[in-house]
Amino acid sequence: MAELTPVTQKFILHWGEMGTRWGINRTVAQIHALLYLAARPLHAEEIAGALAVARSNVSTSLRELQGWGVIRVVHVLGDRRDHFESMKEVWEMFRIVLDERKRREIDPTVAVLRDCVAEAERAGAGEKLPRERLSQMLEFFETMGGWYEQMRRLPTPVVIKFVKMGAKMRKLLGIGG
Amino acid sequence: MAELTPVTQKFILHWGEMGTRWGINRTVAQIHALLYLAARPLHAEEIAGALAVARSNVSTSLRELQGWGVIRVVHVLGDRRDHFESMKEVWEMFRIVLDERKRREIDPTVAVLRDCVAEAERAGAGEKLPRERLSQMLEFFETMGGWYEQMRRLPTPVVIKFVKMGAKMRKLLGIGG
DNA sequence: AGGATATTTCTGTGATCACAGAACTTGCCA
DNA sequence: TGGCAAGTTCTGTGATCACAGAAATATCCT
Repeated sequence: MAELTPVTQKFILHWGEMGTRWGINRTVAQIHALLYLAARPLHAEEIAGALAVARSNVSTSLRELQGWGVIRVVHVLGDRRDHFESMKEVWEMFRIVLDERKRREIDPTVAVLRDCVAEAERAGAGEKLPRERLSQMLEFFETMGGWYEQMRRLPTPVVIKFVKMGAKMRKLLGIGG
Repeated sequence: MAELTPVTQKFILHWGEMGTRWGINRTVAQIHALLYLAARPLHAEEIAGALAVARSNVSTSLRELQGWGVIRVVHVLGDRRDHFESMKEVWEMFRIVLDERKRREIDPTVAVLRDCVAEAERAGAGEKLPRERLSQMLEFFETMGGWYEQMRRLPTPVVIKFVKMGAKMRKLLGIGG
């Protein structure tokens, strides 16, 4: 890996910063950014060199990125080191991240909410108010989850078209902004 | 504030946990959960007691929640203490949180991406590949941002109807799942 | 003005997280 | 089967974050 250009550096630093804001380890996000911009798959040593972090750190971060499903191992002929490349399709990439966050965080939240509502029902009148509030929140998550499940099944180009249609839909529904 | 019921406790603990996963301080998220379920506005002392945290901690957390715009101060006649209540409209509440995150994180990201693309253009052929990749990401954020801007202007009931229509839209567009 | 209560800001400590370097494991090749 | 390179896991340290308690400030009431 050659020295990083200023543009690449700027993006990597910002992406790392954004990561931390969304609960992603900074190094993990930086490696992701690096691989996203890299012209070819990189091996651990190159990544460690480019970002000036320890190889052990790179190793665990790569594993985590694989867990998210946004990078993958590739092999180069005549080189037994693992090389890594990021997905390049941005829409697809974010879909995967959303899927994963839904699975890890939203689905468990829905489960907890269902539990809470059920328990509140058993508890009777004393829990009426919390039960209603929790039901409202549960309904929100379920509705959004259902919508997302539909969207995520559409082929990416359709979703893109869909999103770009956004402005028109407003008129379509006859609602003034 | 009376002792928390098991249901309330469960939700508060989970909400706190979710907070940390999304870059929100645990206590902040817990207070939010508590106020969301509370039958009436609570003052700092009650909150501190219910969650068993220091009042100073409550003070700063309440300030942060006000910064997000999801709680507000109310006053009770004959009591000079500040009381706090959470928004109760779930859809509205999440819209506010999304607005805020967009403002704090997405908009700056778009700005950085624009910078990077511009700089890459100036740099010429050497930066062709990163420029293309960054442009793709920029376009993604801009498209999604534009879509969101439209959606957020719609009255909440319309958005709800919209989201619930999700499944039908698929057929409407003539796409099989 | 003085005292009581409410609230915020400051400060030190404890907990958690991030990470480098070392130790260890795996797999290939001679 | 010994040796080397790649990769992973372990361990200790430093940095960051969260938070309690203290100190300071503000507000109201008499």
